[in-house]
Parts: sequence; structure tokens; C-alpha cells
Amino acid sequence: MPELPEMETYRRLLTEQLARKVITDVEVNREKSINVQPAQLKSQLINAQITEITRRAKHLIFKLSSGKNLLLHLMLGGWMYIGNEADNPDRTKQVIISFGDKKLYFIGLRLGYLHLLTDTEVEKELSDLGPEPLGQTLGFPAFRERLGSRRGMLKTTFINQQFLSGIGNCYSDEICFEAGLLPMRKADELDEDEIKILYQSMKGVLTRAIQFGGYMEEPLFKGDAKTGGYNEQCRVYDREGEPCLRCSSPIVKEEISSRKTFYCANCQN
DNA sequence: AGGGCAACCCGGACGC
DNA sequence: TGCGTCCGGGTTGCCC
Repeated sequence: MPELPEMETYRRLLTEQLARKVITDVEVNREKSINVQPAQLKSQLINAQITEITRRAKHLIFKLSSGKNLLLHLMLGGWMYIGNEADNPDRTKQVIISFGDKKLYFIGLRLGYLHLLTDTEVEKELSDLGPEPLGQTLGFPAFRERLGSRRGMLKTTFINQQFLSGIGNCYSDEICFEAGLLPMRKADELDEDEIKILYQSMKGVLTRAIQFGGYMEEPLFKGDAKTGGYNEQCRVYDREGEPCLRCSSPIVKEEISSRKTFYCANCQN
């Protein structure tokens, strides 16, 4: 589940690898992944360069020299790989963008998509998203105010993209663990100290996850030592039954509003 | 407003 | 090997 730290890691590495390279070919194997006819995508992309890659929440925006943008959302299980004919994953590739010999493979786009859009369309598409959790404007007072107006559980609040954008199933659990708060706690029933700890935990967990390269199964390219560096740093996610790294009590897995949720029933309160 | 839930989608894992 | 079955999970939309 690519969330903010994974997409930010991708953004940085993709920029290093692909910025200003000229697109030489496009292959679409799954038309549902795109929003225009394959031929149209091809004609719009070939000979264009990626001038910049930005990120908003879990989306990446590839800005093209033609003025258009590619808006990417990997949704569940989507991932990317940069390689060539000889070096590429043995998986179904929904879309392949070639930069000469170098190819960018889009894999696992089931509900995920890659849409060709104008600036205005991108803006409209992203207009409902809440603030970036690591954004400069989201200071503690703003966070406290937003949280105080929510009556749901921490789990559902963090996952809600209108509240804050970019946090998903994994990091909502990691943040709650770091803060020592149970994911089913009500957002508006936290005291001042708890809100402060939650805020610091959110900033800390996401910042560290980006530093380590996020939680990903596969590298972005051969020799990529960055992507997935946070895999071993997750402290509750997918650790059901394993000892809590703080108090050794077994990590609990529970379904909360139809999402698998991991927490320590002993040291999270 | 928030919880619950179905639908979307299909590759890949798993079972026989 | 080969076929059928089932699961995952972010997001949207609908109902209560």
C-alpha cells in the first residue's frame, strides 16, 4: 500500500532517474489504467520530456514539457520499476513508458491509474484533499483544531484523506503506536498532552519513513538501496502475534471499520 | 457526522 | 502442469 513516504521516495528517485529524459515510446496493455485512447496518450507523450515530478498526498504528478501532466495513483499494490528489456520484473505491466533503452514499468495498477490531464484538471482532481501531514502550514495549533472537530476513531480519522492527505492503513497504525494511543480512541476525546504526542508521532514516523525509503516490497531499479528501507522499521503493521518492541506483549490484529488494524493492547492506551 | 458496507478491479497465491 | 477460487485494499458512494 503505497502511502505518502513511499510516493515521496518514488518521487525523489524517479526525478534522479528520469528528469529531462525524452519519452520515445509508450505501451498500454490495460486501457482502463488511462483516461484517453492509447494512441492519443502515445502522441501526447512521445518526444515530450518529464520536466518535474511533484507529489500531492499519495499522487505523483509528472509534469511534461508539452504542458500536460500525468497524474498517478497506485492505489492498492501498484508499483513501478525502471529497467530495460533484459532487466524487468516478471509481472504484468499495465503501462510502459520508454526513454530510449530505459523503461519505466507500471505494475499492479488494478484500481490505480495514470491519467493525462491539464493543470486545471489536476487541480480539480486533487481539490478535496486535506493538508499534507508534513506541510509547513500544518503546525500544532492547526492540527489540534482539525483533530478536535472529528468525532471518529483515530484510525478512521487518519485514513480520511479530507482530514489529512497521504496517510493510509500502515502509517495510521504506526503513528498510533508511536504515540502510545489506541487506534479506536476518539479523536475529540484526547487531552492536550495526547494531541501533542500524536502530532509529534505523526511528523516523526512519516519523516523517518521517508528517510529510510518507505515500505515497499520491490526496489525501483537494480541496485536501488533506498526503496523499501523502512520495511524492517514498521513496529506494528503486519506483526500480528509478534512481541511489541516496547513491552514484549503480542501485537494484536483487529478489524476496525473493515480495515485490518495492528496495535499493542498493553502499552497503547 | 461517522460507521458500515458494497463495488470497483484483477494479478497472484493457493488448493486440488 | 493446469484450472478454478479467493483475497487484497484505497477510494467512492450510499444508507442508516
